[in-house]
Amino acid sequence: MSNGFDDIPFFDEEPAPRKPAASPAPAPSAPAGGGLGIAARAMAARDQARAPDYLSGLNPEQREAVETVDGPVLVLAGAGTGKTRVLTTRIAHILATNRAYPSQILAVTFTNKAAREMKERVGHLVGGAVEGMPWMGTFHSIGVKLLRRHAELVGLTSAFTILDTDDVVRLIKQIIQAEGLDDKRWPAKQFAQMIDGWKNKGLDAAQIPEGDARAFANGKGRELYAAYQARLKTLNACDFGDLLLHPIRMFKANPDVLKEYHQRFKYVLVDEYQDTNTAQYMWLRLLAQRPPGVPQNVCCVGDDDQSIYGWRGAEVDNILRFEKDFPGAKVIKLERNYRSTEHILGAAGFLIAHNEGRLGKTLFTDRVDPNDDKVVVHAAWDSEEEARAVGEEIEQLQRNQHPLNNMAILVRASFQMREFEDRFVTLGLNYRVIGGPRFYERLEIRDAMAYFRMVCQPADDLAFERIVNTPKRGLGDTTIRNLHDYARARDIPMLAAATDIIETDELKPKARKALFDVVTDFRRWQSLLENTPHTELAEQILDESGYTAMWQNDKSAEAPGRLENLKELIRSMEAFESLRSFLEHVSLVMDAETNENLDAVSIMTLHSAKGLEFETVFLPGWEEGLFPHQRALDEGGRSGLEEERRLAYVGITRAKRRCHIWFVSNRRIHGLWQSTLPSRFLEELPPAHVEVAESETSYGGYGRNPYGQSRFDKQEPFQNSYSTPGWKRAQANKTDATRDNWGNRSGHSVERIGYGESGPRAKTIEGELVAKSTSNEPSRFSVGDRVFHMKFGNGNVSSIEGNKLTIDFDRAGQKRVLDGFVEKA
DNA sequence: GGGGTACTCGTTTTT
DNA sequence: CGAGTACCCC
Repeated sequence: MSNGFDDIPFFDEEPAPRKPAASPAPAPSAPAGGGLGIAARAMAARDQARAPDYLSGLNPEQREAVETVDGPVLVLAGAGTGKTRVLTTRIAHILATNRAYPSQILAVTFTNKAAREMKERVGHLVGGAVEGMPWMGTFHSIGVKLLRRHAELVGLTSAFTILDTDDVVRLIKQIIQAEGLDDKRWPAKQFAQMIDGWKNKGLDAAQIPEGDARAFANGKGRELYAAYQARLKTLNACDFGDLLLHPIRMFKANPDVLKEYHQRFKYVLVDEYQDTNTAQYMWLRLLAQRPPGVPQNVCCVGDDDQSIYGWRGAEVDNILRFEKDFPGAKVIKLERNYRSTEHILGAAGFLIAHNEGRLGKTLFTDRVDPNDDKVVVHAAWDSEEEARAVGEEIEQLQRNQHPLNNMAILVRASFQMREFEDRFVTLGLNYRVIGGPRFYERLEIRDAMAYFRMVCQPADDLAFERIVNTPKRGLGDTTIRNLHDYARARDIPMLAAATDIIETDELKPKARKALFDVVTDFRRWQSLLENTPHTELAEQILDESGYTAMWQNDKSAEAPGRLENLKELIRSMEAFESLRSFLEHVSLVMDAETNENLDAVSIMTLHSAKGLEFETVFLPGWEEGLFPHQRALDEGGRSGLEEERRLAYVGITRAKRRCHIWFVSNRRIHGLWQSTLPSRFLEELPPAHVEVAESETSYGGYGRNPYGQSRFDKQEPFQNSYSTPGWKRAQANKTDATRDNWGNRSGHSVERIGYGESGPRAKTIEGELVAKSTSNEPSRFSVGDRVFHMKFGNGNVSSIEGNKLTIDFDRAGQKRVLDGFVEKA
């Protein structure tokens, strides 16, 4: 796809007044407010010692990444190499050397958790809380901040509402119905995802590809998208995508505003750069690029090997093309790992080397201990036995004084969790599930929030529709539809329509009375908004509306929990100054907190494990079809497989000391039992760092595998296993990436899985960077060496290109192979 | 408006 | 198989 960035206005027209970006004197444009305290403290910290404290303990690469503050920098930080430390120290360094005020640093993360952590750690380094860093946050929260200031430039008012996915789906459903379409044939949820995808790519209705537009509702895709945007505008609302797109539009259309921010942001930092999508990339480029001659003090930190969000729009290309976007960029690799044993790193490194499109890093550690466990692969008969055996392993560790908090089970898909939960409940083993529905996604929280939204923003129709009949007030579908039509016909919000309609004879007396009560309630609450403490008002709203009573009268099992959640909602409100600021916080930031005091095993998906670490990690479900997931293969082709492999890499690298991988022979899928084959990823682990566990239970896999032997059935593991069914089936489905470890462009034609129109991404760029990043490192092989390859057998090295060897194999002929796959014979 | 039944669908998830 | 939804009938 031609990247739609070329229309981003650049700075050619600007005279490039060389602002002293790195000047020691802070620019006078720094806004007042809190920042000075930190700067002052930072300076004090600096003055205390010549070589500042915060720099000691960094390794040379980390230190370089911290101290290279002028000009663009890309830090390729492998798992466990101290990425966050570099980012936070870099900020501290900028502050301590007086290069900028805290308010002149733009620091972007993906999650609120990461932002929070970063604030905390910078605060710790500089001494004290970081109140003066107003521009540290997620893409979305910074987007909101920008939009609230300049809402009118994109046709909103600064009081706009932020809709969550649920609101969006309901809204789209209304639009689909309004178009006279069958909302069952064309599910709103699906269209919401399509819109999300377009917005991730930075496309508005006019820009979406014709094919996409046709793909939905008999070619009405574009029309519906436009209608949706129009509706958002009348509602004065944004979806999550708009929080990025509106600022982009605004900056493009108002270069003077953009310039203002260029002057403000002297330093730009981005975390997890490999996860940025196209819209975020455009946003960043607008803010970070400077006219020629002006230093672009942008620092992106990321790891292409941990890019696991391609399916939701992340573009690894962004990290791969950094040097093109920011000419003269310095690229710093962090490869010294402080987290894991050499076996864990060896296993992970060997696995990930099977990927083609990477910048090429190899993690290493000095911490070598002969007592370290190898990565252990276990077989089980079925998922029940898998859960039982993992449970036993955990209890064993527990008996040896290992806290449960140091253990995690990382699954590919959340349905796998259930089996473990069931087992742990019977064992009485504490566990916590990470992920799941967030606090603010819960029904009762969303209902309560809808009430609050209505009070703060009477025009919020979605909120109105949500709670107008909750609790039940006898306002059924007919009444609502009536009201809806009335409002639409006059182009007024529904609450206003309700106010009008109760003066007419349009409704039946019963409905009229009920609606009258609702309108009166809201009027009263609105009048209290300014002068009543917001927590008090919130409680009052929930009580007087009958919402609390509704749950008190509910005798279902969840009702008490819901009431508890409502209390929690009110409690958490205390930290905010107004109902309004609280609303914003909840829509963007609020998440359920975990009970840190409980010692428990964590259960989560591999995706949510990114960024975490545990002494012991269990990785169940390594079977073809589940991991790599069949759908990733079907829809993503080779790049889909590579993303799955990165996910496996993320999983293994979460482990500090012990990593146990499991696969089963039988798993229930869609209700019926299916025989499964070991994941191809198992075959991609290096024998030197992996051992295969003996059967530890009566149901153990040995001799029971209906597929005959695989290398995992044998006492002597890792013999050549390429005749196993797993391999054969993998062959049948395979892309060239795993086929011979290096794309084998000269080799046979290979059946491709669902390549589709998307095809492999940016091959040239990837290829170029791979070559570049490895060309200056001397190979450990020389031409003429006799080598052995797991699949091709013995051969002689005929030429070397970086880490890629051309080898004449005795039997298999000439192949190109990554040097990680051969050893000296 | 509630309750019961029929039907669909089945990776990963942040904001 | 089983959760979630949609729809229908009382």
